[in-house]
Amino acid sequence: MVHNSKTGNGRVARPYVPSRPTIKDVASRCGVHPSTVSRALSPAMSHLVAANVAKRIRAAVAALRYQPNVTAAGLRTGRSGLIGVLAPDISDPGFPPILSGITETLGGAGYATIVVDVGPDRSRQRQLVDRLIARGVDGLVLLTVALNDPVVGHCIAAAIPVVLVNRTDAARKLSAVATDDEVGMRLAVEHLAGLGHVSIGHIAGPPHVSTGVLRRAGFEASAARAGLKPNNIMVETAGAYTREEGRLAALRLLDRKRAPTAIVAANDLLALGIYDALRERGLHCPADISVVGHNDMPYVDMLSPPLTTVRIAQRQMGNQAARLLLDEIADPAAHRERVVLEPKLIVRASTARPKR
Amino acid sequence: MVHNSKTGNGRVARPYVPSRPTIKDVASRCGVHPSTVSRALSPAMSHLVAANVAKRIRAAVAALRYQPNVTAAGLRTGRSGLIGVLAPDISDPGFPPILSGITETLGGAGYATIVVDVGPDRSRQRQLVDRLIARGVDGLVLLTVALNDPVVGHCIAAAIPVVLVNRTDAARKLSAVATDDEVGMRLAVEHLAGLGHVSIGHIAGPPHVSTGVLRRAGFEASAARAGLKPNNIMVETAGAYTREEGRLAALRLLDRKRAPTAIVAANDLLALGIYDALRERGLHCPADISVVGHNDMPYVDMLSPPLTTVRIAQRQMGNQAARLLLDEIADPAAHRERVVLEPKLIVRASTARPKR
DNA sequence: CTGAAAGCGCTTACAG
DNA sequence: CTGAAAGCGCTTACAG
Repeated sequence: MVHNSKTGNGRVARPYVPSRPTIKDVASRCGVHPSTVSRALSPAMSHLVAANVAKRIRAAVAALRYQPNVTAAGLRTGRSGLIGVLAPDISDPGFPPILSGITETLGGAGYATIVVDVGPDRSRQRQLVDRLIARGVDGLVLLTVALNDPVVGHCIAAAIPVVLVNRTDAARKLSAVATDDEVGMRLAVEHLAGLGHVSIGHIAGPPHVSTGVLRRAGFEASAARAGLKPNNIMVETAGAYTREEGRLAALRLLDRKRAPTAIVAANDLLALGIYDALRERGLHCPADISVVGHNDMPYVDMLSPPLTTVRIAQRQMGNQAARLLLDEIADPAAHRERVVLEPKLIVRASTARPKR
Repeated sequence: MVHNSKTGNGRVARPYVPSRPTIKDVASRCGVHPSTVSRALSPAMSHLVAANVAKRIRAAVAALRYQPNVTAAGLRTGRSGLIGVLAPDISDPGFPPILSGITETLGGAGYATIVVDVGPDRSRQRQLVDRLIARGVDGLVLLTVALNDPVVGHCIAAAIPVVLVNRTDAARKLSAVATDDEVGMRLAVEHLAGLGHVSIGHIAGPPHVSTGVLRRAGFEASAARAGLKPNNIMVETAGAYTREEGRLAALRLLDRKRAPTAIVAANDLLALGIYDALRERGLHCPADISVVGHNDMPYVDMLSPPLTTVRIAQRQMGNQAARLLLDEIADPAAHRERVVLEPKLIVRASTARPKR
């Protein structure tokens, strides 16, 4: 390939590219020292440079379309302006609004966001965190943390600002933003109880993640408080937050001798699986069984029937996480903080009075 | 706040943090020069260092848990190992699988991905590209490009490797990966014609994006080829790929004197809007009107009725985009390439024979 | 208010 | 095969 031929000096020949102007170019154009340019361009230092000099510098910057090399500055200052976001599964429909909230707030503060998909193998998490640290990220947002996750200790040892989203670490050593899982489940259970259901099932999320145990606890407490008999409070645990696991768990619930008349899922994906299971058993929702989801992920209002679910403020969760992280970067010694967002019940058509 | 008190030297006091080891630490521990460590750790240069020395170095690296500072290396080599991804709307359900494909392939090659949400204001795009370039990204993946988008010329001027995803630039000056829009529409139209529909509407995407015009052209050509009379080929254009725009356009179609018996939407979000419009008019799908979507976004199989749609290989699109970009980075002088992926019709329950 | 110097942590010609 | 030096583009004490 002729385009790829090497030149005598051993480098790949390529079309001449005007390399980006540097601070030196700006300086020589203005007849000042590069450090003066640097000062003029730094909000914290610009008060040190004469107004007319600063003006000339700004003009040269504009003329040359100079943009500071963030990487070089970062090497010097030790700050990269990069934040790493670790997601358990980018394809999860709950992720985009959270990410959007994160990048919105972070972008506003001049930070860029590196997104990493951990994938199903959670053990890679630590390695990925290390890789991010090697890139010099100034902070981390983790959407992946399990209860008693070793990555927590790892981050603390690395002394890097971290905030957890939609997850909590058992030791509560890191800042976190989450929805109020207890309230969410209470809303769901009270709605169902109000409709007349006296026998309610729950499909719990995995026990190693905080939402799994917190929502389960919230469900059980609310059901008891609503006066359900212990025998009429049934829980099946899903191995993961997936539609298929939801289906399997729902089948287990439906096949019990005295199946519940309503099921509360720990999240909407699980609820989707309940719909699958119902169809499989020839059961109708809400005529035979009421279903409540959790999260209000996009388009569940389009399902058949439209899903009654607990809406959580995902974008806001992202915003708050970014805010917390920014605070921690600004003052690493500040207290860890937890932000708890209020969920809201969205009643649609998947819930109704029980038959009997 | 006592934790935030300043010390005499004017710097914020913070707990002692063992700073990351550098190449110097490794070198001095091994009694060699830093450059030797660098060589030992570089796949391209390691053949230059003696086996036993290399071994000692590797041991020291492991003992110190040394990780090269990617930023510093980047400053020297001019490569950051960072790729920027510009998305029109992170919350679009079509985005996650594409992003996932991109990060998967890029991550495998040692690159990290910076995700930027352009948001509704497309004019920011250029500025965001500049910001990414200032960060030294080695390449760009653009999911946002409009036909005749000035950002294309901008990227070419900046001589930065770019690949377009699911979009095409009018001048075709950049590499791109897209689905075969013409085939997709043909699949949809032939399916409907085969069912007996002789009057078919299309809700086209915005005319400033390639999929908008390509799919529309594909629709019109296929409809004509299927023998539909010109009067029975109806098109309404949506101002954006949103559910609401889909609803509005569908209403316009339904309110025509001779409304079609089937509608093909340029994407699934638009199809969701058709469902809304149908409900509003008291019409049933597929009894009164058949609907075909495009993209097969997550969970449209759960809609009521489950949506017949054209499935496009989104994750693969992301993989291929990353591959193309990697190729272009490796050889910037190589030809621009276009990858066209084959779509597939997924027949579900939103299509049926027409009533009459 | 400004210049000159040092240095962030690497990599890579240049010698030997 | 290895060391010493230079330099990537910045920022920031240090002088003046």
